[in-house]
This record gives sequence, C-alpha cells and structure tokens, in this order.
Amino acid sequence: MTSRRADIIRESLEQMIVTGALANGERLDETALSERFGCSRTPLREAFQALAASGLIELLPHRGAFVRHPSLTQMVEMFEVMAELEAFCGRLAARRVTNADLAALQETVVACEEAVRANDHDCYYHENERFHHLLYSASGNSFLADQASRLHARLKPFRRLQLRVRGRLEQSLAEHRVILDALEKGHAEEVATALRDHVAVQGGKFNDLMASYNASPLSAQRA
Amino acid sequence: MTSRRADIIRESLEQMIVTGALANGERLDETALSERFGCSRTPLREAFQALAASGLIELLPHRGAFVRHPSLTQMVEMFEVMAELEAFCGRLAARRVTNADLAALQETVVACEEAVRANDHDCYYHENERFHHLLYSASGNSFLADQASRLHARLKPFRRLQLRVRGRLEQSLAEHRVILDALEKGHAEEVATALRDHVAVQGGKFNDLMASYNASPLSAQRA
DNA sequence: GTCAACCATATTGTATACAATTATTGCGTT
DNA sequence: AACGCAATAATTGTATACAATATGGTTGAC
Repeated sequence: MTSRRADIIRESLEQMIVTGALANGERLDETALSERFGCSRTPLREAFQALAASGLIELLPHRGAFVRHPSLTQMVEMFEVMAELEAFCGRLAARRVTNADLAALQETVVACEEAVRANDHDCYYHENERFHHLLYSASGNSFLADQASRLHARLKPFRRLQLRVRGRLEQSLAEHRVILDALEKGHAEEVATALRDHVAVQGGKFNDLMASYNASPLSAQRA
Repeated sequence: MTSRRADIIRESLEQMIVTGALANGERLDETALSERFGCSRTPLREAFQALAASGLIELLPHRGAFVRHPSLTQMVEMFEVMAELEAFCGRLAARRVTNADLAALQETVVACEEAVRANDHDCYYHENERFHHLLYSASGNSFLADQASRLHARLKPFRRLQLRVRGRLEQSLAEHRVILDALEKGHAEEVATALRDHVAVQGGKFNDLMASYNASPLSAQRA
C-alpha cells in the first residue's frame, strides 16, 4: 500500500496529461495544484521529478514544469523503437519461451477471440496488454522486458486510439495468431518480423494514426 | 549554468555509485549526506528521485534509498539490449545518414587510429564515445538516439573496464572501420550485424567482462 | 527459553518559512 | 514611440519544523 502522497499525485497528473486534460505546453503551477490536491508543494515537486524522468513534462530550472505531449514525429519515432524492441523480445522468446508461457499466451488469444466475437473493445484491449507483457517476460531478459513495458505504457493512449479503427481488432487478433504460431515452432526470425509488422506504424496504419492524433486534444499547439 | 544544488548532488552521488565508492546495498542516510554536502535534506531527496528514475538506487517507501549495482546477469542483459539498439541505429543510419555525418564519423576513426598509435586509452575512449553518439543521431530517430545514449551512459563504467583488455583497442578500431565502410556503401544489414557484434558481450569478451566485474568493487554482495 | 506484542527511537514524508532567481512592469532616455 | 534599465512582484529552490511510519529492543506471557 502506497501511503506516499507524492505517488498518488504523480499517477493523477500522469492521467491528466495522457488524457489531454492538461494541454501541451501548459505550465503546472505548484501553488495552484497544491491547493487543488489539498497538500503542500513538497509532494507535488516530487511528483514533478518522476514525471520529468518519464518524459511527460519538462522541468526548466527556476522556470517551472511544462507539459510536453509528443509531436506526431516523436510518436512515430517511439513506435519505430517499440516495433524493434518487440521484435527483439520475440526473437529471444523463440529460443527461451517456456511451455507455461506458451499456454498463457494461448489463453490470451482465446480471450481475444471471445472479445472480438462480443465486439468488446475494452476486453480486447485488456487481453492485448496481457499478450504483449507475457511476450516481454518470455524474452528471458528482464531488463529488456522492463524497457519494453515502459515504452508500451507511454504509447498506451495512442494504441487505444488505433484499436478503434474499424476492422483493426480482427486484424490484430490474426497477427497474434501468426506470432504465437511462429513462437511455438521456434522460428525466431518469423516471430521477429511478425511482431515488427504488428507494432510498426506503416502504410494505412500511419494515416489512421495521424487522423486520430489530429482529432485528439493531444495535438494542441504549444503555448 | 545549473544553479540547482540538487543537480550537483545528483551528479556527485552518481559518480560515487558508478565508481563503487558507494557499495551495493548500502543505505544512503539523508541526514549524514546532507551534512556531508553542507545542505538540507530537500535537495538530497530530489537527487534521490532522479537516481531512482535511472535505476542507480532503489527508493523504498518509509525505508530509505539503497544503492543497486547491477548484477552480472543484469549487466549482460543490458549489453544484450544495447547491442540491439545500436544495430537498429545502424540499420536506420544506413538509409538516412548524411555526408556530414559520414565525414564526422571518419574523423573519429582517424582520431582513434592516432590514439591507438600513441597507446592513449583516454583519448581512444573519448573518440569512441563520439563515434557511437554520432551513430545514434545518424539514425534520424531522436527518440532512439536518446534511449541509446541513456543506456550507453549507464554502461559507461563497464565499457571502461572492457577497453583495458590487451589488444581490445585495435580490435575495436578495426570494427569501427568495418561499420563505417558498410555505412558508406549503404548496406543496412551489414552495418547492423557489425554493430551488434561490436557491442555484444559474447565469446571471449564475456570472460573478460566477468573477470573485470568480479575484480571491481561493484561486485560486492548486497547487505 | 521462545515467541509475540508493545513501546521507544530513529528515519522518512509533509508542511511551512525563507532565500534566490526570474519575469514583469513602469519609468526614463534616446 | 521604441528601446533599455531598474525596481518590484511572482515563482522556484532550499532550509527547518512537524507528523507519520517503520525498526529494534524490551517486557511479558506461554
């Protein structure tokens, strides 16, 4: 149980930033926020440090904290790295995956199938998360798994937007099947390629992403 | 100019941790350190936050800050990821590199040659850094470049140990030449493979690394 | 003698007060 | 009228004081 006020505030601010409740370039006023959260400036400043470390805000010395939403370019760059990290996870997992891992992955695929049938986007989203996180740890490299998880978390709001495109759920599920199949056969390069294509923003997906980005509050110009 | 006491303290502690002046598992006493640095606990705590974010210490709620040196396993894991990140930088750079980048890279190779002739390890180390950072930005993906730089910085103390192995300088230089050559020709996969092998800890390099790790103060058991 | 519960102590987390730096506004000069 | 400088106000950075939590030792019971 986290009894630290600072941690709660960090999560709260994180949410406000990724949902777009806090606009890009906006300055976070310590005194104003401390009144809003009903606490002093101290825990707020600690939360700022953590947010700055994960890149959600920029901390300029003696000037304050500023919200920094990724630009479209930065977003594409992040997806480019994410694709490669996942591909690497897959390549390692093809050699190191355990039967328990495979069984758990299979479970998520089944759950995803049901979600698609029920057209339950939230459920699919949840199971999709499980699939990818299982894959990260199946890499057998806990540092890699951690890095992948961090970036995955940072891309969370954009992935949600993507999954809402028509037909994307079915396509995503089919790709999961291909990945799992190659993984079971131990075909490292096939797994890597399938994952890279699954995650990468390319072709039509780029247009979808761009459209949803421009429509979202995150795209607001900097102050 | 950084007039923040917290930043200075962070750098100072960072140095003490990576050099092994602070042993693994050691608890960082806020009051003791604040007296030592001649300041209050506030900037120290801010420094702790930053160090925890980069993984050098662990911050347990209501219990304090503990130094966390990577285990041999974690180190190998980090090198595994570093190799892949650099390989990806190279693959992208093969398509996106500019003539100015190539010229700058060529310069570092020349400087490295001179350093090897003079047997100047410090100079070689410095030019080696330049080579790799140039490569990161040549990837044309600034997010990737940033991530690569971060991990590169974290592996710094271990790389220093590695370069001290006899004959490693010449071997490293030769590899730089191969990488640059493939880069000029635009052979993406050659660049990637050469970089992966250049960075990866495998074969004899693993033994060298393990030996230097065991000999270093970083390998001390946790308290 | 051992284990558990409780109290004392020490240490972290938070609030507030103060210092230092930056931004702003107004005035004076060109 | 526009630019530059200076004083003032606002905001961040730091110090200190206080509150909350965890640890360790002691005491009591079984």
